[in-house]
Amino acid sequence: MTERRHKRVTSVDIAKAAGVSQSTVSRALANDGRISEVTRREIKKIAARLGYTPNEMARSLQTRKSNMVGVIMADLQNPYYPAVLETMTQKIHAMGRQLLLLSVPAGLTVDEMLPSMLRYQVEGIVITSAVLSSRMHDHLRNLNTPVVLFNRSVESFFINSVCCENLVASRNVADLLVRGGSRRVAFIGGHVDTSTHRERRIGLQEGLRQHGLDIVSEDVGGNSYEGGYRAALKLLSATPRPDAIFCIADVMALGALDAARSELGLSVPGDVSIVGFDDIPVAAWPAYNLTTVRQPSESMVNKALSLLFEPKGSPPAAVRVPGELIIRGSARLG
Amino acid sequence: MTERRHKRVTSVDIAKAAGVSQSTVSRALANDGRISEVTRREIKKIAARLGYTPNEMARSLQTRKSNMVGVIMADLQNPYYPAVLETMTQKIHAMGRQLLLLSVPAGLTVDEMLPSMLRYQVEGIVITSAVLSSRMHDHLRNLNTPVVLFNRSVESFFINSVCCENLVASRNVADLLVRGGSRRVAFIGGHVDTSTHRERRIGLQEGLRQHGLDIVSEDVGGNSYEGGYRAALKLLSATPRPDAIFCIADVMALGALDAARSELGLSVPGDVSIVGFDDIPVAAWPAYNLTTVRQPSESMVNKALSLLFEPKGSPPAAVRVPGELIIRGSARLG
DNA sequence: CTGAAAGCGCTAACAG
DNA sequence: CTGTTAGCGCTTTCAG
Repeated sequence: MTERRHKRVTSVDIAKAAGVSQSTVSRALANDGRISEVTRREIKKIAARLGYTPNEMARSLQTRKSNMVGVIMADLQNPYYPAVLETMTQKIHAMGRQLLLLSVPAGLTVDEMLPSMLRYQVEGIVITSAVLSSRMHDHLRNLNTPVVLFNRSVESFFINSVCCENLVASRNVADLLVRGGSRRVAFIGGHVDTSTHRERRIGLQEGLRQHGLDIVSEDVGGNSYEGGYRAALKLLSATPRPDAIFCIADVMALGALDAARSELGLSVPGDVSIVGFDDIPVAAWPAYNLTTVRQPSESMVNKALSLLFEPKGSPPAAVRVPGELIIRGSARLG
Repeated sequence: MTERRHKRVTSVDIAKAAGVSQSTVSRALANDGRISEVTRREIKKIAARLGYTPNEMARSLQTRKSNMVGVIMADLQNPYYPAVLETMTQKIHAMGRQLLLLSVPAGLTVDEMLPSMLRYQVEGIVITSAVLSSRMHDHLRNLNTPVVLFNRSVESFFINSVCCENLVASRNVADLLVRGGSRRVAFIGGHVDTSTHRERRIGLQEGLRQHGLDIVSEDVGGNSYEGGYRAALKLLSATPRPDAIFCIADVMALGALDAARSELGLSVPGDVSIVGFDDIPVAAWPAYNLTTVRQPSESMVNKALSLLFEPKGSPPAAVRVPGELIIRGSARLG
């Protein structure tokens, strides 16, 4: 055993073992230019032999750069987000950074979670499915910590965000539905105070109005399966019954689909067309075969991270990526 | 605006503003006992006014305690894990700690990911669905960093782990199947070199042997929907056809179910019973209504975290939590 | 090319 | 109860 127990080996230990100064060790390991190849190699060898692990805390303290990025997820239970999180961790790791994760428990707000991250000097923060008070936003500006909102946009003040082209995509859904023969289109939203809810609702409405129609009834399902199920049950019990439902999240659409089929004995899309949003994996499975709008999570993550690490002083951007209509079997076609 | 831009406020700034020494500030903020209530209150007020955020890097460097725990997830795409991760983040946050997340990309091993976490002086590491080389394990012992394996066990050396009672649970599945009239039971595993695969396979086999039966055919599905689908297709094409399939992960069972129903036109459970493991949310949805074994993720997370923070020197433990058979509609009953 | 020395922001003795 | 001092382990001038 070459390592001593309970005492981590530091650059000083290496310096001693190599008979050089500690700063030389630091330079050698940092691949600093002005150092002889021999010394460097020797030092690296010793470091490896001693099982040296650089202390990033010390490094960060000195360089004022933690190399950590904070990620706050409000809705990990929504099957759309695991994939987002997975690509985030991998990209962040590939950039040589670490990811500090926080998930917002029901009843708490992002504002309350943020300070604990800030203590760790994160270099940037991405917030998914949630927003920030403008007070907190100001605070972050002072700290010079960039933020980007993922899947939420805010109009009241300038802040980075990356979202799907919700308006366009939802208008396309309206077109699809109407072309498929639907005339009584209902809407199941998530939470009324979110931008995704508002934008997708407006998009649908605008699209319908182009055809002289409007949303006939609506409800919210809180972006959960159960919520979608309940909302669909309610909307589909009305007379006359809607002949289509647009849900702003696949997971709600699946709930709606099950409510229609299993509980009400309706045929989908025969009696009612159902369209979702996200294109989560389950949507493609034959038991559901859900027509939906795909949100390109990978490219959204890429945009989000590059926004985060843009040169300081860049003006905040509201990036929009197009959503792709994925035609499957849950909506009638023209 | 009370805060200066681009320069974070430190305890020294507060000390100056309050006309006390920096260590007094430190004590006041740490709620150290021997300090007058007046000073403390005054200092806290100033800290709040200046928008002070303690620098955890500096703190950690001094105390040699980072308050961060590392979590390595190998299989975030498996719908069982998001819930696990969510409860982990929340518990860890509730303990006043932070969670450093790493996900293992295909082709990489945990061994390769670990060093980057270690630099951050994590206090402990939870590894889900993956194992550790014994070399790495030794290294962690030297660093005195506790590890716990979540959903994987290892027999070759002593290490903390928390798993489901795989053997018992799988034996119960065998009983259920046989009582339901099945005689030709097939098995779909994940990866042959994992403990969950082996244990659940043996459990099933033992259970069947009690009834004078054995596993009639088997395949692996890599713990993915597509893998389960393909494996089921293959197994169900044999003559004579299996009359039951036990899948070691719900997500594969759902694939198997769709393969049986949608592609082969079989009735489940009429022609073939299908049982999964995990009890992910989708399993309960009417379109699948999957009979399965519930892994109690919350209590598993609790055990894992308490194992991690057990007093130093406690002997490693292999915690087993019971799995609960959830009877739904995808397996025939006696 | 290498060493000495300062210091990042904090905690923790040690004095008083 | 409070101030002084000495580091934690590293990077980074500044000399040489």
